[in-house]
Amino acid sequence: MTVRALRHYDEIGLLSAGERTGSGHRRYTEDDLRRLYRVRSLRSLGLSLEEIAGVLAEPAGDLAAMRVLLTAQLRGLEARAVQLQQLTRQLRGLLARIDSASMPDPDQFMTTLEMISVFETYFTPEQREQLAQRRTELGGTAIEAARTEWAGLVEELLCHVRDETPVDDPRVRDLVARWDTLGNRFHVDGQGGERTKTAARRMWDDNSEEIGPSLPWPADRMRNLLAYLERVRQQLG
Amino acid sequence: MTVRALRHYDEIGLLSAGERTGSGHRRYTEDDLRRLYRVRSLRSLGLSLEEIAGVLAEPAGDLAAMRVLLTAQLRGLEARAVQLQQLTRQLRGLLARIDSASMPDPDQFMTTLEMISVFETYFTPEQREQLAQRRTELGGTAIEAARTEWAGLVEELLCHVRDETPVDDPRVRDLVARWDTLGNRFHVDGQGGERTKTAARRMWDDNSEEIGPSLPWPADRMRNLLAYLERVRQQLG
DNA sequence: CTTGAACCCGCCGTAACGGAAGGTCCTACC
DNA sequence: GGTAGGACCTTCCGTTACGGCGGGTTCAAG
Repeated sequence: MTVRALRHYDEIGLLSAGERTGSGHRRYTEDDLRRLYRVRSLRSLGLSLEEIAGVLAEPAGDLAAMRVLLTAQLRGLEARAVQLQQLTRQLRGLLARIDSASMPDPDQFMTTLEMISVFETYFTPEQREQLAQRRTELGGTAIEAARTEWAGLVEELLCHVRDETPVDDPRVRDLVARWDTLGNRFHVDGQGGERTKTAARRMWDDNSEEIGPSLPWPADRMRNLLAYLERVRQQLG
Repeated sequence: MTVRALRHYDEIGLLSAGERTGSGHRRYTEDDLRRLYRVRSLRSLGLSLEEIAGVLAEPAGDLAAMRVLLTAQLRGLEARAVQLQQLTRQLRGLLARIDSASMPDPDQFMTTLEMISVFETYFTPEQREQLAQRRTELGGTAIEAARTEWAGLVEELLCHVRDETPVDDPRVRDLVARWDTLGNRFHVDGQGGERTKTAARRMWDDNSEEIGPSLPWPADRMRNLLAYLERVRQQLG
């Protein structure tokens, strides 16, 4: 407890010293001290100063109001615990990939980072949950291998996009076949009554329908890549 | 992603639009978009914008620096997970006590809140960890009963302090005996080479040695209570 | 009587943006 | 070709729970 915090509580009217000495120094009474104890304990439970002021303003000890607040607080904590677990899982996976010899290439790792962002943007939390469940089913090593393969495929395909490799080139056909094989393992349900889509297909749709009009640039890189994929698929029939 | 966030990244120099139109509108290039994806994914991993600027400033993809950052992040998450669990336990305990019929009295609940604050102030985290371990050993219901009894004892004793009940009164002797019996179940080790102390004894010492001089008021309520306890104990011999 | 510590007040800063005010620009429609 | 409505621009203020600094006053001990 710092004296600065006491001054802050005074400023916002949460806890003012009951008396002042002749020279202006704050003199806290016993009641102030008890109020301070309550404030501190409620803060240690994670309530905001505003919420604390609310419950302490009630006529001496409204347990009903307190119960509502603490219940909400508990729910919030549980939600954060879930997020925290997911984050921990993700961090562990990334670190394992950095440490393993399978990811010595910084560029590939950066591509992975970009894909993480794309995933979080274009999939709903439910779909990501579904994907997470699929991941646990497939096992850690399998999914890590798939991720690495995917990042590699993205890099290779982008080279072909840049070089304008014709879509009937056997190398490209092979790459796209591997892309689809990989993607088919990660079907997710679309929103509402939509048909099941692969990850790539859903990214493509959302890319053209949502990102396109709302920002002045088209998401060129991904758009080009996915359009290229489409053309190759049409060639494949 | 809001346009406001993009402007913020521009302001702090994390991500500026590569070009501007003649009228001053920001035009983001493909490279800007890739950088944005990296920024977003690193932020979703919990890194601060400053840290992100740091790793992205390195010559294209320094995996070693990234590894250090992500490892630190993981450690932080694990620490927060522990705190979060403790908080959840505490909140559940309090809510159970509000809901149970054993705590219908708002005043007693407020006293409990004050005691929480005192505990967190006067015990080191290690000691509180020790107490938590003791709690798990004793089981949930036993410890809840003890807490309720303790809050009741505090209230009753404070009445006697206020009324200046003589220390050889049988009612007071009985209360203090119960206090000590309760307290003896919660011995904690003192700091450094100190002898083992009971919770009450340690509170008393810290109360007079630390709180007293640093604040203009003595912690009257607790001091009076504990001094009274001491006097009764001396009477008991 | 001095001196060092503790207090007073007021102001600025934090992280990562959100929001409003007031003005410019772009595009679609009539 | 004018206009309407949306999207964009800059600048400034606000958020949480305090921390820190500067300049001035007060207090208790030696």
